[in-house]
Amino acid sequence: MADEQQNTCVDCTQMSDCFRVLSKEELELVGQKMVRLSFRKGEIIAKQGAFATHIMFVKSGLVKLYRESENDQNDLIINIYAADNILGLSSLFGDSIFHYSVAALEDSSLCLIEINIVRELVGRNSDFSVSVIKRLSRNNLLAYEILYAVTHKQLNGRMASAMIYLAREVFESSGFTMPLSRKELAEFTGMSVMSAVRAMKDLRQNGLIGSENGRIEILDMERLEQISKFG
Amino acid sequence: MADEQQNTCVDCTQMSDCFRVLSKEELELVGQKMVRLSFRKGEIIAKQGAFATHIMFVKSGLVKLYRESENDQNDLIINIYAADNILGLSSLFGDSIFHYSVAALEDSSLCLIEINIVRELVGRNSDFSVSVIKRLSRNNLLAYEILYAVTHKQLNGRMASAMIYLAREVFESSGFTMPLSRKELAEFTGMSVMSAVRAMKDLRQNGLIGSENGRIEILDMERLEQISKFG
DNA sequence: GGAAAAAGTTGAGCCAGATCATGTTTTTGA
DNA sequence: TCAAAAACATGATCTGGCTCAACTTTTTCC
Repeated sequence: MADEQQNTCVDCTQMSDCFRVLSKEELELVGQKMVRLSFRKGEIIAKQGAFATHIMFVKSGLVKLYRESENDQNDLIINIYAADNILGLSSLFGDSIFHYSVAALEDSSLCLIEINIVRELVGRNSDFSVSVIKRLSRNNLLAYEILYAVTHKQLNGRMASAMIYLAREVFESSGFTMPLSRKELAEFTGMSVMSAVRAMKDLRQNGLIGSENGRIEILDMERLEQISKFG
Repeated sequence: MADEQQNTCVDCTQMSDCFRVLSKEELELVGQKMVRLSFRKGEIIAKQGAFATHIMFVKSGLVKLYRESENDQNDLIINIYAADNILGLSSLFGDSIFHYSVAALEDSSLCLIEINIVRELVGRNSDFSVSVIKRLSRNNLLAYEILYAVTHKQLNGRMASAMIYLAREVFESSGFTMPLSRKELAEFTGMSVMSAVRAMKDLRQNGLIGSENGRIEILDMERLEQISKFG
């Protein structure tokens, strides 16, 4: 964690649509209660159990949101977020404790915004609160989707779903550099590391995805979706 | 589905805290765009894939929110809601399609409120939108909790978690009449019917819960929580 | 009120996926 | 630059939980 810098926000060129609805005055308010931080790959951005004092806007990079395991050291990766996403919204009005951790998957830059100012914005700017509700809703439906996958699909189907999700939702491209280690891939799909390796091997051998030194290419989306649905 | 009746809302004695923040004028507006319906046990209240034209307030009774399976006939029960809960909020601002079904677990009475008026309320009453955000956040965190349970705990642990959840969150009492069939219990905990039966048998035989003709009693909450955590 | 249907129970066997063991490749850092 | 550590890969074995099968109990509805 380094490279701290105050930011005015008003003249920020890469702000989220969430903040685009704010007035100039409100943006200045945010700027005063905001700090921009750089995180190296692997660094923890928010710790499960800690006080939720801020929300996190991903300015650049890639982060994972995950739940830590109380027994073993197998976490559960709930979601992957690229730039332009906001994390921590589900802790806005609850017990003010993070019920998940967030860590950088690659070198990332985030804006941490004090939670009080965000609460205030929800109160005074209805466009902003609509935006918050939209994001929470999306996360909700996605969680249901994953829950269904984990309970009803088997290994290859879950891995296929994960590949499709990464391509479509995270990278918005049929090819991408795999940001997850095998262990993380296992934690994302709810299987053991060995099973994750085998599932990836299967998809590759059947010509569904290409995989060369860390670069993933979706080769046959149609069949991949078939497996994702019925595997 | 029967017993349709228009309702003024203004003089409703059992409204949700969500609506308590509305002005008299806003409540009248809701009343005009609302209809109260009775559902018999088993009846479907909202159908996955249908247009989301309304949100649902549970006035009395008990309902399940579940995802239908595309292949077999094993659904996934995501949550159980007693009176005073609102369902359908995660479809407020998305593609306007229900991504889940809702059905009555026992005879229930619900107020169906047009989604447009709810959207409008979010826009003009910030206390209302805070209330919506709170509910969405709770659902979010709960989904993460369940996701963790399904991937990291085994049969008895998941069943113990389900019993604790029903007692604490749904019925707010250590004793309750089991509203779920064995099949539904299996769909709620992500296991087969036979495994659900065995898990319940296990909990009963070990003196953790009492179970006589449909009545569940939590006998040893401490040990039950142990199993829920490490089982 | 009684037959048919649905729900619940229990044991036996099987299989998907976890674990174990072992070797290879890549990354890290002194 | 090179050795130690971490990540990756793969075959062998084991097991938790699913499926199958057979039976009992409860509910449904003519």
